[in-house]
Order: sequence, then structure tokens, then C-alpha cells
Amino acid sequence: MKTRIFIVDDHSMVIEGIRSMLQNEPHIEWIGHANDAGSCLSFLQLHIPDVILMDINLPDKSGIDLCKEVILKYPTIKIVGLSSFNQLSFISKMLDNGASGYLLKNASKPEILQAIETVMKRKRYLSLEAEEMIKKTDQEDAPTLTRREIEVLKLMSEGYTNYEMSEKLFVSTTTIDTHRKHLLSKFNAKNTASLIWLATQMKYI
Amino acid sequence: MKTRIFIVDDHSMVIEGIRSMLQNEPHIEWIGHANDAGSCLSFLQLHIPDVILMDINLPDKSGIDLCKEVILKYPTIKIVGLSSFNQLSFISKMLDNGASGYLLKNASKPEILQAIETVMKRKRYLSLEAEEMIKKTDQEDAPTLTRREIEVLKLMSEGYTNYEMSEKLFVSTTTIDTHRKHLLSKFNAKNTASLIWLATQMKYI
DNA sequence: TTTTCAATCCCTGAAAAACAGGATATTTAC
DNA sequence: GTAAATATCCTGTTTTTCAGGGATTGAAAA
Repeated sequence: MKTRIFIVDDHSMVIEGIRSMLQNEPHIEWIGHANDAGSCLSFLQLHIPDVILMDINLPDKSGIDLCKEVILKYPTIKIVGLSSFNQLSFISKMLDNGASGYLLKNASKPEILQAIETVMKRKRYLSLEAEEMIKKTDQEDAPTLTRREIEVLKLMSEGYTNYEMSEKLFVSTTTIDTHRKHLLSKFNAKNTASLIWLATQMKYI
Repeated sequence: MKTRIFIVDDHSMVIEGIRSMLQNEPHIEWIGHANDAGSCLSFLQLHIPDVILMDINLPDKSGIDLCKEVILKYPTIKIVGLSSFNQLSFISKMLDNGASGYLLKNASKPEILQAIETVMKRKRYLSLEAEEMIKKTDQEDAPTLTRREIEVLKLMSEGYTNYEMSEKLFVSTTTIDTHRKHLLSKFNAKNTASLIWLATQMKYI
């Protein structure tokens, strides 16, 4: 029984690379590929793969959302996240959304085969390098922000001072200061610069 | 006469992808690949390709620097920059350093062949998408930063204060302050928050 | 060769943010 | 119904950043 593989990635080189690596594998059947989330969902209405290798960055939708959607509709499919270069902060979200594993894009052929084999056994596969990096990002766990905090965060990134924000939001400057304090502590940031950086990395702004 | 191709990229999937796409091309001879700048330079001491496809991000050295070095030593080699996903701000620098063209990593087979053919005729090849994106970054005229400014920018984003940076870089706080002022004015930013935000948007950090 | 640019250093004073350590209504969730 | 979370406000002090100058050195470009 061959394992049916499907790939979603917007980079033809990655698709071609994986295709050529898996080409002559006896236990692997390449059933197709998609360049975006839309085509992927259309394809799944016709064919059900065993494993989907899914890029985290897609043009029309994030792999994180697509993962959730696919698992919801087709719970038997195993998903392996394909991480682009440094965006590992999102992979834990992908795993939360039902992915069974993830690979870095510099993965070698044996690694890919290992990943497919592992997830087919209903186990979780995490690439070594990626695991290291996730440990790092786990520590700086993404905080939950309140509506107001997000608002202040965005205004901050646009360069508003506390006073200007207080005028804009019709509150006192001390209130803004409090939100700011909360933001700094939630992100474990030392100052504005690192706060904005972390927040952009974690896609809050 | 076959065109001899060499590739430098730290992602095996990209290498495999290009290899498989060029495999059966009669006019193309694949003479090898390297995963980093060091191996690339070693290889060039033994074999001279006609065209190098070169990733902008390498583990040991930036493609931008490697490009300069290779062109200096081997002026006959044509270099095509391979851009990772969104880092187009560096591509113009790569062209400045002697590259003859660039491709996005989602390039299709005909595009790659077209690029190789074009640069072999001593013409410049710019992929469509990439050209568009370069226009965009041109419009929101991304400032050119100096080595030191980038360094300071990165440290800022990590939350270092001027004093801490001065200790780290062995200069006085006033020097850091000057770099900071230049950054603010180059980005037209009102304060640190908007500076970091703009810099991340423009992929400097 | 002159000029420009990068990197370094210095100064003053004002503005803004960070830090500490509170308080009080109002929702929301259990 | 009570506890937790949210949003609001307060008074200070200390630290950092910002704005505006000016100046020197060395390297690279014109």
C-alpha cells in the first residue's frame, strides 16, 4: 500500500525538489500539488491523500488556517508543515491546528521520508533543527492581548506618543501608560523597540 | 556548446528542484552545487561554470558579498540571484555587485531557462514578479543603510538601550545616538516604535 | 585631488517613556 | 455571586530618547 502524498507550496522549486526526491520511492505515490490554499481545497474534493506537505506561507491563506480547515473536513489526512526559513513561531500554532509534523525546507531526502513514515504511524515528527528553534519560541509564548491593548500597540507602531494616543482614544495619558506597561510585561519586552519587533514577528501588527 | 550551471543554496529542496527542472535540458550541463559560500569558492578553484544561480541568504556569508567576490575573481561567470521570499530590498545590491539577473524561488522551468539564456547573451534578466516588487520598494523608497546602522537597528529591535549597545559595539553612547538619529531621519520615523515598524515592514530586520 | 560618505565622538536641554506602587468601576466567566 | 479580567485613573522618580547643533578621521568615489 503506497502512501499518497500531496503538496501545497507556492514555490515551484520546492515542489519540484520534493517531487524529484520522492520520485523513485516505491512506497510513495505523488498524487499532485497545489500552489495555493484554494486549489488545495478543490483538489481534496476529488482525491484524498494520506499525507499533505503544507507550506506555512501561502499566497491566499496562511498554512495555519488551511491546516485547521483541512483537518476539520478530512480528519484522516496527516499534515506535515513545511516551514520557510525563519518563521518557526507559527509552527506551534500549526501543530495546535492539527498538523502531525513539520519540516524545514532544507530537509534532506531521508528526513522527508522519515517524516512521512512517522506521521503515517500516527506519531508526531519534528525535525531536529526545527525542534531546537521551537523550544526558543515556546519560551516567548504569544500573549493574549485585549482589544484596547491591540489598539494602543498599533498606534504605537505608527509613531503616536502617549499623549497623542490619549487624545485619539479619549482617555488620559496614564491609561495609555498602563496599557503600555501591560504590553511590555505581556511580551516580556524591555522597551518599545523590542515590543514592536516581537509584536510584528508574532503578527499582532 | 552546453551552458555549465552551478548552484549555491542552503536548501536542498531548491537545489533538487532546479536540478530536476534542468535535468533533461540538452543545452544545460549541471556541474554541481554548494550549500554555502565556502564550498562554492572551493569548487570554483577546480571548475568554472558559465552561470551560477546564487541564493541571497547563505549560512556563512550573504549572497551579496559572495557575488562581489566571485565576480572579482572570475569576471566571466554570470550570476543569477535567487531570491528567497520577500527580501527584494537586497537584490538591487546584488545587481550592483555584478549579478546579471535574479529569479524568485517560485520561478517556473521556462523562467529559469529564459534567465540562463538571457544572461548568457550578456543581457540582464529580471523576473516579472521581482521587477514589480522592486518597483514597489523603490516607491516607498527604502533607504540605504550603512553596515553600522543595520547593526544598531537590529540591536535596538532586541531591546538594547543606547548605553548597552555602546558597550556591545565598543563605542560611545553618543555614537549610537548618532546612528539612531540617522535611522530616524532615513526612515522618516517619528520615534523608535515607528522606526522598528517601518524597518520590519521593509524587511531590514 | 577634492569631495563625499561612513563612522566616530562631543554638548545641551527638552520630551517622552519606563518603573514603582498604588486605586476603582465595569464586564465577563465560572 | 463571586472572582478574574479589563479599562480606567493617580503621583512620583529615574532613565532613555529626541532635537539641534558641531567636529574629526579615513576610505572611496568623482
